[in-house]
Amino acid sequence: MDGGVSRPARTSPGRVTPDRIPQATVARLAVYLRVLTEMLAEGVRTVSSDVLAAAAGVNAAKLRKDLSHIGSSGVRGVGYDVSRLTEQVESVLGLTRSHAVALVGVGNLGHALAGYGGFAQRGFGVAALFDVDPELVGTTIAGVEVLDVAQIPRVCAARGVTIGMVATPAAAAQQVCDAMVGAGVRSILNFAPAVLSVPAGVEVRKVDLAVEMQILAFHVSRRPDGTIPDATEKVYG
Amino acid sequence: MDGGVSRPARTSPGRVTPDRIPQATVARLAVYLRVLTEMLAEGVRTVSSDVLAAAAGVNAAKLRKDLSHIGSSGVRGVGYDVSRLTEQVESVLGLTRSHAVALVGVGNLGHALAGYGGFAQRGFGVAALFDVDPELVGTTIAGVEVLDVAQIPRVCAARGVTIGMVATPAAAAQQVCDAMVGAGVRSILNFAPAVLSVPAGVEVRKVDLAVEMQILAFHVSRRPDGTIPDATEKVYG
DNA sequence: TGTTGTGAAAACCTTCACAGCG
DNA sequence: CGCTGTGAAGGTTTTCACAACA
Repeated sequence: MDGGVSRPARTSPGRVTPDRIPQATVARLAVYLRVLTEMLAEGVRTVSSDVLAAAAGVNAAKLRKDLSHIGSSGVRGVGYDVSRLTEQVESVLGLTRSHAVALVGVGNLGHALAGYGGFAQRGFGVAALFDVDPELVGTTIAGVEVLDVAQIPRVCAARGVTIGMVATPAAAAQQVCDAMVGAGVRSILNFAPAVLSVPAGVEVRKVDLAVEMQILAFHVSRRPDGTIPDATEKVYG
Repeated sequence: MDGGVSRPARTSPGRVTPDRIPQATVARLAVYLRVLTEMLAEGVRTVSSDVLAAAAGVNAAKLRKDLSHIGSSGVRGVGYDVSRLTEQVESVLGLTRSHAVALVGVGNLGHALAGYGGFAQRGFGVAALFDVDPELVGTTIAGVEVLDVAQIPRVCAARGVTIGMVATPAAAAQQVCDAMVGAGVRSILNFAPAVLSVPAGVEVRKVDLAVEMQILAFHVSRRPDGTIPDATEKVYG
């Protein structure tokens, strides 16, 4: 994608397909962005794929291929302009606009999520909080009032919520999800240990602590002794 | 694998390799386990791959292949014995033993994690809590005393911690990680927005809220209108 | 019959290695 | 010279489709 026309590919005659970006790449772009932001704050102007890849914990060739998908333009023999690349990644991830987030379930975990500072930082404003518990409804968390779940359809639609977070018990998750989808929410982050079924066109991602722990448990039990499978140093995001 | 010897493959002459289980499969086994547990509680005795797959939000063929990796034994024309399969999956995931977990950083998120009930439920006991903040050190959360991070090496080793959770700010994460690895911890769940570098043989998994949100943002911005890319109903874990 | 287990094909992702350019 | 961008190779994961079997 070297210098010429930046977004070549299309698939069907009327619809421009901006060179489909692989799922795996999208997930890593978010990681690169964090590293780039840090570098920018430190005053770094230019970075090579080697250095950026190391900081992000990935292979350099993979990073270059990822960037090639977003039509990046590094300079051979030099590297990437940190500032320019940051903007490109932000643009691709849709972070140039802000996103109104609704969080349902302000119990243990939900409360922590509502108070998490990293949100507003990146243009994700907590636009609404919901719960069923009458004890919690009416209270204020991080400056936002907790509303009754019955208000989900009305409030999500009114406040233009684009991303919903489900932090309810498993039993309530599907119902809450349906309410949000009905209100036009198209992207949901699910913390409840339940499978959500949604109509096509709605994106669900899941964060499941129990699953993560069990994957780690698997690896623990594979190495009862102190065997070291490989001698190279590994880096993880 | 049908009926005969259950774990055939080996690779090197002295070391039995129990038929390497793909990463992707391990992650899904944890999901199947949750569904199986629910079914067991409901008194379901037998389940087909179709039904189990639907409940877990995956393709039936994929589920069968996953189960084939753990040497499962369903009955043709009937399905899987829920109770037996549950035990098999638990065994493969290493959940027959309990795991001592240490959590470092009991701020906003860490506090919520410490109080999260789903832990003990599955044999993950919170064996130790740590923080730097003198205000927090000495307090008790969910029945466990918060200790100073300086105690990490001694206490983790003494209490036989096998899984560590890092819920500190990014700047402290690597240091905390090093301390745990030094104490013999081989599996780490990282909530801090930082890349951890660890010696080979240590497994790190990462949960990053900001990354998840940005992936969703990407999908939001790909669908500014109400286009529905595909007509089939989708199910997500 | 109904359902599993599994080869084979397809899709997807990663890594290598180097031409090409600044 | 150093570094990017990428074709090609290699690996992993998903899906298909059907033989085998209770």
